[in-house]
Amino acid sequence: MADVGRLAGVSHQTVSRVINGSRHVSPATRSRVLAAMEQLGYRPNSIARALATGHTKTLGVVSSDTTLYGPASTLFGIERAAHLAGYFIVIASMKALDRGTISEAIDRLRLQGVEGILVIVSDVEGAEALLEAPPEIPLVAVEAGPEQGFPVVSVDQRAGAALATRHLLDLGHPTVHHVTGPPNSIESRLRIEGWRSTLEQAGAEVPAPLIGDWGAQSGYHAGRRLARDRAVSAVFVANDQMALGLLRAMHEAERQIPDDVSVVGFDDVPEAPFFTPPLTTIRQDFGEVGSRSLAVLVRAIEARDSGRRPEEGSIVAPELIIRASTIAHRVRPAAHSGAPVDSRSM
Amino acid sequence: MADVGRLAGVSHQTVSRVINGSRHVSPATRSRVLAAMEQLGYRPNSIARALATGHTKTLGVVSSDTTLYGPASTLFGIERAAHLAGYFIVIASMKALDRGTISEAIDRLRLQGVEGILVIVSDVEGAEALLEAPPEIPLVAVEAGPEQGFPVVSVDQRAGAALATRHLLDLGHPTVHHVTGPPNSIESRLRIEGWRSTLEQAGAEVPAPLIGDWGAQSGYHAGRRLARDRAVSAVFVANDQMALGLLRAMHEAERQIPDDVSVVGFDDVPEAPFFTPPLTTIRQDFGEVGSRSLAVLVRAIEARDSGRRPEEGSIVAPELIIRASTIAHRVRPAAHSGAPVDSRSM
DNA sequence: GGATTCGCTGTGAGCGCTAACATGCCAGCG
DNA sequence: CGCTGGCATGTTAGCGCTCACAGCGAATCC
Repeated sequence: MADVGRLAGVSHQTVSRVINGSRHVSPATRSRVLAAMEQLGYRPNSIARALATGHTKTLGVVSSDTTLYGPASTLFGIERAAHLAGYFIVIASMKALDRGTISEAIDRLRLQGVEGILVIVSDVEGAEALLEAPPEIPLVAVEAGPEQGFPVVSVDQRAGAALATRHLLDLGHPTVHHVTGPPNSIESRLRIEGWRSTLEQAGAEVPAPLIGDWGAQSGYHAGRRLARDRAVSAVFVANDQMALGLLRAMHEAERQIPDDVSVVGFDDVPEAPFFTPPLTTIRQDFGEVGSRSLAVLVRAIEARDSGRRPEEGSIVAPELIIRASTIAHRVRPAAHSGAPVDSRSM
Repeated sequence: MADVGRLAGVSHQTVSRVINGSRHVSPATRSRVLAAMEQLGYRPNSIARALATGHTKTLGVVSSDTTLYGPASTLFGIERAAHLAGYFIVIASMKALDRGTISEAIDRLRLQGVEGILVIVSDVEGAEALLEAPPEIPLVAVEAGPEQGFPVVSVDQRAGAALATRHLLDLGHPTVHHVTGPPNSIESRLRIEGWRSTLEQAGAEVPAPLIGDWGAQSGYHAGRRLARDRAVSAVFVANDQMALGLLRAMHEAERQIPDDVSVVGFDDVPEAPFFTPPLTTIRQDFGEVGSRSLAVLVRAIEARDSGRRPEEGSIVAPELIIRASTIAHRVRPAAHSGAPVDSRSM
C-alpha cells in the first residue's frame, strides 16, 4: 500500500481512501492511484483491514447434516444471499446437534471473528442452547428455533401440515394417519401439531402417529405397519424420503397408491414428481428461507451497531403440490369382483 | 492480552507463549497466566494473530450446486476433516461453474485470506480454468478435474462405469444402453468412456447414448425413448436421480423392472434402496473424497511452506451395490402366453 | 482584505498479536 | 573463577490497514 502511494505520488492514506471510495479524493489522484494499483498488482489485505476496523464481513453458519436436502438447499440460499450482501460464509457443521456441540460451534465461530451466526437448528435441545448463547453476537435460527424471544426464519410447519391433512380430508378420507420425524425435531413436532389440530377441528379421529427419523428406511417400516391395516386410506408422511420408503412398502404389500391409500409428503424434493406414483407433497422454499434469514441477520448486525432493538424473525408460507399419490376416498367394494350378493349400499 | 499479563505479573509476550504452547514457560507462570485469562474472560483474537503470522487457518471451497447429493456430501466430509485438522472452511458457491465464475470465486477467496482452495469442479471448462489459476495458492480439484498436471481427488469414474456395465454384461445382457449426464460434465464423460470401453472389450454393440442432465426429468425422457424399443434389456444410467426418472417412465410404459429391463444407477443416494424396485447402483464414497481432498490440500500447503514439491491427487475406488433392479437376461418368449406355433429357439 | 469554510491530502497512532532479539539467571565446565 | 550455554522472561518492532486529527491552499463571505 505504501508502494502504491509512492508510485502514485501520494500517501498511503490516500490510497486507502481510494480503496474505500471516499469522495474526498480528486478524480485525477484517484485515477493515478488506480493505475499504480493496477501496475503493481496490488491487492488489499482483508485481514489487516479487519483488524483495524473490527469488521470481518464474515458470517458463520452452524449446521448438522448438510447432506439432507433441506439444510443443503438452505445453506446454498444463504451463501448466495451473503455473496450479494458482501459477506463471506464460514461453516461449522457437526454430527450431532445437541446442546453442547451447538454452543461449542458458536464459540469456534466467534473466535474466528464472525460478525453474526445463522444456526440451522432442528433439535429441541439445540434450540434451548440458543437461548443461553452469549448475547454479544447476533444470532438467527434458521428452519426452526425457540418459540419465543429469538429471531427465527422458517417455513410455517403447522400450516404445511394442516395443508396436507386438509387436502386429504377434503378428498373424503375419514381420517389421516401420520408418520412423524424424529421425536426431538422441532419441525417434526410442529408438523404433528398441525396435523392433529386439523383432524380435531374436522372432528376426525386422531390415530396414533408412527415415529420415523426422516430416513427412507423408517418410512418403509411405517409403511409395512400401515399396509396391514385395511382401514388406513390416507397417510401424511413428515418428509418425502420417508414417503418414498412408505410407497415402497405399500407396493410390496400390494396396496395400490393412490387407489387404496393416498399419501402426502413434505419438502417437495426435486425427485418427488418421479416417485411411483408422483408424490403429492408440501413444498418448502428453502432458498427463500436461506436468503431471508441472511437478511434478518444482516439487519440485526446493523441494528446492534447502531444501538437499535433486535430484529424479528420471518415466516415463509408452504405450498401444497398435488400430484398422483392422492385421490378421492372411495368406499371399498365388499367383494373383489362380480356382483355383490346383497346390495347394501354404503 | 496486556491486561492478562498485568494481572499475572508477566509481559504480554509470555501470555502469547502460553497461548501458543511454547515450552519455554515455567509451569508456575503458565498456570498463573491461565488463571488470569480465565478470570478476565480473555479470548485470543484470531484476526490479529493471522495478521502477525500470515496464517489464517482458513480454507476455501468453491462449489456450484451444493443442493445435489454428491457435492453436499463432499462438502460435509471436507468440513468435518477440516475441523479435525484445525482449519475453517469458507464457501463460495455459485450458479454456473464456468470459466469466469470459477476464477472470480478463487479470487474472492484469496482476497479473503484463505491458505488453500478446494474446487468441487465438474465442468470441462471449469477444469481448464484451474490450470490457469494463479500458482501462488495451493489448489486441489475435488470430484473431478484436469486430466494432468493438477492434484485431483475423486472417485474412479471410469472404473465405476465399467463395474456397472460389466455387471449387466455378466448377467447375460447382449448390450447395455446408457443415459449420460450433461455433455460438459467431466464425470459424465468419464462414465461414458468406462461404459464404452467395457462394451468394446466385450465385443458388444455400442448403442448411441441418450443425453441427460442429472435431473430426474431427463431420466424420465430417456426412459420413455428406451421403453419403446423392445430390444433394450439393460440400461446404465449415469446417476440415481435420472435412474429414478427412468424407472418411472418404464413403469408407465408397463415395462417391468428388472424382468423386462435391468437398470443400474450411479451414486447410491440414501433413497436408492427404496426405489421401485430397489436400485442396483455404484456407490461413491463422497465423505472419503472430501476428507482425502482436505488432507491433500493441507499437505500441499505444508509442502509449499517448506518448499517441497506439490502433492499428487488421490483416487477413491467405487463399489457396486447390487439390489433388485438388475436380473439375468432372459430371451423373451415369442408370444405372450401359450405354446409358440413354431419353436425356433434363439 | 482578513476570517471562514470547504475540499483534498498527509501524519501519527494503534488494532492485537507474534517474531526476533536482548536480558538476566543459574548450572556446569575446565 | 570466569566462561559457556540453556532456560525463562522482557523489549522492540512490525504485520497492513484505518481512524482521528492536522494542514494547506482556494473559494467564499461580510
